[in-house]
Amino acid sequence: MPELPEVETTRRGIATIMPGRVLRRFNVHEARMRWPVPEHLAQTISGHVVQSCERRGKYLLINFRHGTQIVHLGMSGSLRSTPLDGDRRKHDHAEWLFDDARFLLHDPRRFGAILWHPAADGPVSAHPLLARLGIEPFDPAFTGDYLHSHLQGKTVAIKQALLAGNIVVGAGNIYASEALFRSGIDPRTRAGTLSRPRCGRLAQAIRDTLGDALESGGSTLRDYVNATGAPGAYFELHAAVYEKQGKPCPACATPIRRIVQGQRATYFCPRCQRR
DNA sequence: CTTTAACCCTGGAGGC
DNA sequence: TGCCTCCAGGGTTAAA
Repeated sequence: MPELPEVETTRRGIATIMPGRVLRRFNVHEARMRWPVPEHLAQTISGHVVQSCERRGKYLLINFRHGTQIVHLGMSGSLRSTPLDGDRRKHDHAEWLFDDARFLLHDPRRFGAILWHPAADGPVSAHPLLARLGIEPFDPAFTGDYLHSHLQGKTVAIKQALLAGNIVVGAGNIYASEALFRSGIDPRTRAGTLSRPRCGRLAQAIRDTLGDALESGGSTLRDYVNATGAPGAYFELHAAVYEKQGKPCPACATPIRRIVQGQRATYFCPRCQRR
């Protein structure tokens, strides 16, 4: 599933092509996504020049002078360049056509979204989906102090506090488990009880976990731009604990445990990770 | 405000 | 081989 590293790699991929080019045609082949794709979006943006491609959390932002296209990949989505004359496959729901490039949004489960925010409505950061997002994990302001102060008073488990996305974005279900393992924190720990030093280690672990994944995605970026066939789905995951229940902890060989928190699977080492 | 659960959807896995 | 059931998961939304 696309987590922040995959989304950022996707952003870098489209950012090498789209900005400065005229979007000759935007086609919607299946409007039933997380929310319906706006009916008039195709005519709203077809023929307009892409200004830039940004990212906020896991949202891709394709900027035009008159507004921003907000794209989310959900949990099964991908947005890739494809040959101009290639066939559309099942679940290719939208396509961006340029003179010399073509991009397809492929999303079997349709948890993704394509929305439009007119520039007249103000900055896209004020959009309801973006307004309450937490800090970016690679923002220098994301420190142990920041994390510590924003967790104060919270009784929810730290794993769920990370997933909520209103404190820090980008740590999805996979990387939340991995970052908590790296920092030696039991995922069930009440968020507000974490000490300042442990918050520092956790913030660093989140950056490292996401950074490592992003780095391993760098090699797929080249494939992305020239994609002629079907590139590998998502990044190869080098997980220490995710989906490793029963397997030995890489650090101490204690069997990894799987629990459910907020209807999501959590994996952790009961020996290395403490409350 | 906080917490919990339902929901959107399809492919894959497992049972029979 | 086929049919049925169950489950995963990001993230919004409604309900408690």
